[in-house]
This record gives sequence, C-alpha cells and structure tokens, in this order.
Amino acid sequence: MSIVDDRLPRYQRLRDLIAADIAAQRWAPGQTIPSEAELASIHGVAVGTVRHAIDVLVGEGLVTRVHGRGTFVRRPAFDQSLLRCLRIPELEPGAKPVLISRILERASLKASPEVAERLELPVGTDCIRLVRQKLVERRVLRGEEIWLPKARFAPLLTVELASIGHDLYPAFERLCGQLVATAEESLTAEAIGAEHATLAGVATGQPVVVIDRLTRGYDRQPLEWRRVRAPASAFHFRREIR
Amino acid sequence: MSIVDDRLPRYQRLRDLIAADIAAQRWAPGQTIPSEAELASIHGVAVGTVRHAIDVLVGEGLVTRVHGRGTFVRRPAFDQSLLRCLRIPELEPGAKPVLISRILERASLKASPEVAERLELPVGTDCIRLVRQKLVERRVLRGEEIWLPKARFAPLLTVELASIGHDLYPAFERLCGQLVATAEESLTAEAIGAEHATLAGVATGQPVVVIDRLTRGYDRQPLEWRRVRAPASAFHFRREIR
DNA sequence: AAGTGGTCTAGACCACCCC
DNA sequence: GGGTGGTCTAGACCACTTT
Repeated sequence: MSIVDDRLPRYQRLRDLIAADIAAQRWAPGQTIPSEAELASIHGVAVGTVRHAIDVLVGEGLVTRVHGRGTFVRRPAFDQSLLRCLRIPELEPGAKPVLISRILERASLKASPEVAERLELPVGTDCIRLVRQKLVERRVLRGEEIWLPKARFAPLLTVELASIGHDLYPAFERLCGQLVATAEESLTAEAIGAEHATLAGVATGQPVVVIDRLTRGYDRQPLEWRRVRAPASAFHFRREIR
Repeated sequence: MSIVDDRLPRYQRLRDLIAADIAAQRWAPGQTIPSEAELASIHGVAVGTVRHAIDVLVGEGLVTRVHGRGTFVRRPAFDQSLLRCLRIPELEPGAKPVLISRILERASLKASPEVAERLELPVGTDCIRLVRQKLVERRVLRGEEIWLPKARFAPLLTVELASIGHDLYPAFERLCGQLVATAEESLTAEAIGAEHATLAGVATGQPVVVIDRLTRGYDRQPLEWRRVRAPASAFHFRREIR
C-alpha cells in the first residue's frame, strides 16, 4: 500500500513506516508506540534519528509525547472543530450546559451526485442519512444533515436510536468499528432558506453559518459528510496569523 | 525588557535571545540572521543546540531556513488571512482581476472606549480612522473601517491619499516605519444594518461576514484595528483537522 | 572552493513517571 | 530502580548556493 521511498532521508522513511503502522491500527489510539530506544534498535538507526522522525509525527498531530511515560497515538483534536465556535448560551452562571442530540430522521437512501462526490462513492451507492439537532436546554444550537456509506455503517440503521447516544463518533467506533482520523471543514454563511430554517431553529431569511465537514478514517477514505447550519449570531471564530 | 529565564533549557533561552533581536529589528525582515556555526560560537553552545532553537523559531513562523543560503527573518504570512477567503468574482476566464482600494474617509479622532480597548490605549487617545472599500472592477468586494494610533501613523493624515496606494501594510512601512509582525483575526456573521450596508456593497438585512483584525508590531503592541464587512456569499473558508 | 543548512551518529546526563 | 522522553555535545559527512 504505502511505498517507502529509498531516496528520502532516514528520519522521513522512519516517519512513513511508523505512520503506516498507526494507519493499520497496529497500535490503537491512546496506546503507546515502542520507545525511542526500542525503535532505534529495531530499525538500526541512532536515537537522534528516531527522535527526528517522531518530531515530525508530533508536528503532524499523529502522536503525542508524554515525558517519562511514552509516545502515544493521538486521537484527532475535534475540540478544534469549527463546530466548537458556536457559542453555547449560558443559562445560569457556573452551571454546565447540557448538550443533547435529537435524531429526527434515519433512512437508507441512494447517493445523489452531490453526496457521491463528497463521499467519493459511485452515484447510487447505498447510504445512510441522518437528520439531527443539537440542543441546549430545549433551544436549538444547530441542525445537521449527515451522510454515511451504508457498507461501513449498516448497524446504525437497525440499532435503537437511543443507543446511539449524543456523540456520534463514539457510536461509530462502538457500533461500527469505524475510527475517525482526520476531517476537512469548510465555512460559509447565508440567509437560510425555508427548507432548513426549522431544523436550524431560526426564522427563514436569518443569517446562518454553514459548516461542511468531511471526516476520513485512518485509511484516508471518507467516513461521513455532514452539513451543519447554525444561527450566525452564535458563531465566533478566532485565529492568529504569524 | 525581555528577561531570559535561567531555568529554561539552553535552546529555549537561545530562542528568546534571537527572538528579542528580531523584535529589536537588529536584522530586518528578509535578511539573514548569523549562521548556525556563528551563533554556536557566539553563545558557546553546540551547533545541535542552535539548530534546536532555530527549529522552534521556524515552528513559530519567525524565521525561514533556506538550504545553502541561510536563515531569514520572515515576513508574516498574510496570505493566510481570512480576508483571502473572499472569493473574487471572475470576470473573464484567465484574466487577472485587479483589486482597487478607495479611501472614503480619513480623520483624526479620539479613541472611543471600544477602539481604546482594541488598540490597548487610554480612552481619548488620538487616533486615525480610515474608511475604505476594496473593489474589483467597480464591484465592492468588502468595506473596511480602520483605526490606527496617531502617535505612530501621523504621516498618513497629511500625505496625499493617492500616495498611500492600494495595499496598506507597505504604506505603513514606507510612510510610518511601522512593521507588521502578527495579527489576530476573528470571524462572525450577521444581517447587515443600514449604517454599514452601502460601505459593504450589499442591501440592508443581507447576510455578511464580519472579520475583525488586530495587527501587532514586533514589539507586540497593537498597530491597527480593522473591521471588515463583506457579502457572506463571497466567503469560503477551509481547514483541516488532525 | 567556501559557506550555508540538512542529516546522522554515539554517547552522556537530566527530569519525569510508575512500580 | 528502571524505563521513558528531554537536553546537549562534538563531530562527521552530505546537499545546496554563491563566489
């Protein structure tokens, strides 16, 4: 599958080898990879070279080092998602807001051209469509339309809705054995149309942000395409430029 | 000014020393810093330690290495700005769209509480306010309100408007000797009010994105606060999560 | 050819974590 | 105490750029 190029420097080839092992789930997320000394002796290189390779992996976000404990396969940082830029209304100061999910629709459908393109599947492939709301204390935080390839996620169709729970990715893992590795997100804004207004919990014509997310597994294949709409007033994104 | 903490590892202290020199404009942006061997002998450390320090600076975006040529003080990457997420309408396929700036207002004003907070100045400090439009072929791309501390930017008040040109940051440098080092940006969306609609080139009530930008100099002091409004339909931002 | 950054080694010692 | 990652050294050799 993944070819290691001999012309690359050793630390790069070593990086590729370790990354391939992570992709193959040789070590599960949250588990340690072999120690630096071990990797050095396994691959017949100096520890400094192993460190360099792991430096690269750390920079790419694939692993994390913990001093004295080891180097861990990292779960993707979904706390950096644009979805986390939706301000959650504080009801009582200090009180933890409770986020609830409500699945409004669940169906097996053929992939439309748009869905097929996003999920990188042939048009007409069997898919699962979920329509969902995220709520905070009965108020709609956002509305979501979610598309999944049926081949990987069939259990989601038959399982009781309640057993899916409020977080989707743990359910992907628990019920379907699908691990999320990376995601690509895009952000636009629009005046919401009548067909989506109720789902997003706003009046027709109000400004909303539209967040598109394509999630990929460790095999780089698309797992999930999601389109989220939320009131623009709740959205606030910051970043630094250097 | 900047205190170097003895308890830090050498490569960190070295990083701080080099960063301080960059901040003090000892080496101008675009110029090289001393070679790694030179820095090693100057500071009495091994080359490996110098490399580590520079690795950190590269990661922070302060310098760039060029193999065989040297290590250069970098200009900030404003091509990553959210402003670059505003789609420019293609008029003729292949034709390069020409971006034009039009300064509509230029005045000396006292800092309001909001402006003062952003620019980290006392309320009432003398400031310069610019109101500007960016246009593509007579069509408004975005509208901007810009606030600058008068103490640093006084020449902008008296100079001919035409001599400011279409790009502000080169003018800051050329006319006022102010170099931009970093920026913090934030993004929200709203239905535009009547007071800003004309400037942004859209009808009242239409959805717009609002981009706030605070620019800082190498001394970390705020140089410019800018609030930009642009039609939401033109905005598209992408990112990857790992 | 000289100077720069890039790779790599082999080893020392330190700081942290867990048993 | 034994294992882990973190720092640091001194040096070799390579690859690239400029003179």
